[in-house]
Amino acid sequence: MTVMLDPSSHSPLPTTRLTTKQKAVLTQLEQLQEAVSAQRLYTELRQQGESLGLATVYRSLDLLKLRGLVQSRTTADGEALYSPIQQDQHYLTCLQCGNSVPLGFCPLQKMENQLRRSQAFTIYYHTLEFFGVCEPCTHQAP
Amino acid sequence: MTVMLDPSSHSPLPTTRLTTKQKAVLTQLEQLQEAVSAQRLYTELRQQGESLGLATVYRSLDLLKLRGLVQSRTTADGEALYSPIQQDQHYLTCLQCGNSVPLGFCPLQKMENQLRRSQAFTIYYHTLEFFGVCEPCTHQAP
DNA sequence: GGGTACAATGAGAATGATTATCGTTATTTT
DNA sequence: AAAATAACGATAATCATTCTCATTGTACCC
Repeated sequence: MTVMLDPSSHSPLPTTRLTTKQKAVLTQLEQLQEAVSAQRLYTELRQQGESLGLATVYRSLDLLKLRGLVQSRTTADGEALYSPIQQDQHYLTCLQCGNSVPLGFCPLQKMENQLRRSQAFTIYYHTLEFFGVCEPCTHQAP
Repeated sequence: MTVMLDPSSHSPLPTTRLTTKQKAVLTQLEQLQEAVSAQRLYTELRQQGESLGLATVYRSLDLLKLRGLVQSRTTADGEALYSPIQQDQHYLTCLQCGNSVPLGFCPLQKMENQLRRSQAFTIYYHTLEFFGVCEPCTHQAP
């Protein structure tokens, strides 16, 4: 999967160099308020009349991740959920029922900048997820 | 980051109640220094003469997670890696080459306790992972 | 304008980790 | 010890993701 990085800098590229289909994937993702799977993106884009294949959706998402425009997290059953990168959204996930509730804030906001400087590694984004048991589930036998 | 729940409440059971095979899975996991896949655990246990099936490894890991004894993170290619819960180990993962290097510390150590109190959710553990481009990869055209 | 090189795409096959099934074997309860 | 229940193993099924490869699109050069 090709990359096409801007040789002049080490930072994510502008969206300008994206193909039509890649842009379609990105804008669809931006319109949704929640993180979604590749499969669902595919279905929705088709319903809207876009003509593209499932492989292209995956390829586009990989590319967009590489460019730092999209991030993903993985659900308990191994499905990757994608979202535009700007939303610094984290979750509390119940090990028992599997539900995730979003955390209203990011406990790492300040720290990431320090980290950026201290590591020889260009950080694009992070994922953070808390696991445990949610309130309803604590009241019922496992 | 551990949990050690009060046995009088609706909490995970002590390791005492684990079956032989479940214990085998747990102790094998504790002996390894790195996070490993279920498949690898299975292979290694068989090599050591343990007689158990792959399905049992998965079932045991699920159970151990539910009890707060084991945690997992998911690699970029969708494989779950398991580790005993006490090690608060996070990673810097390169989007380009896929390599992960462990971060030497946890930026959340202090915060998690505050969080515990502020949420109606029993936190067992968290996963934190940074994504970006590693030093070597920034120097080569993709 | 035509040609060449290479990137992007689609359809479907292949992969591979995880789950489900189901008959069997332990383990607990009575 | 029988009955009830939980754990187990082997293997089939599932399903998200990746691979293959033939085709199409695009950029660049002559």
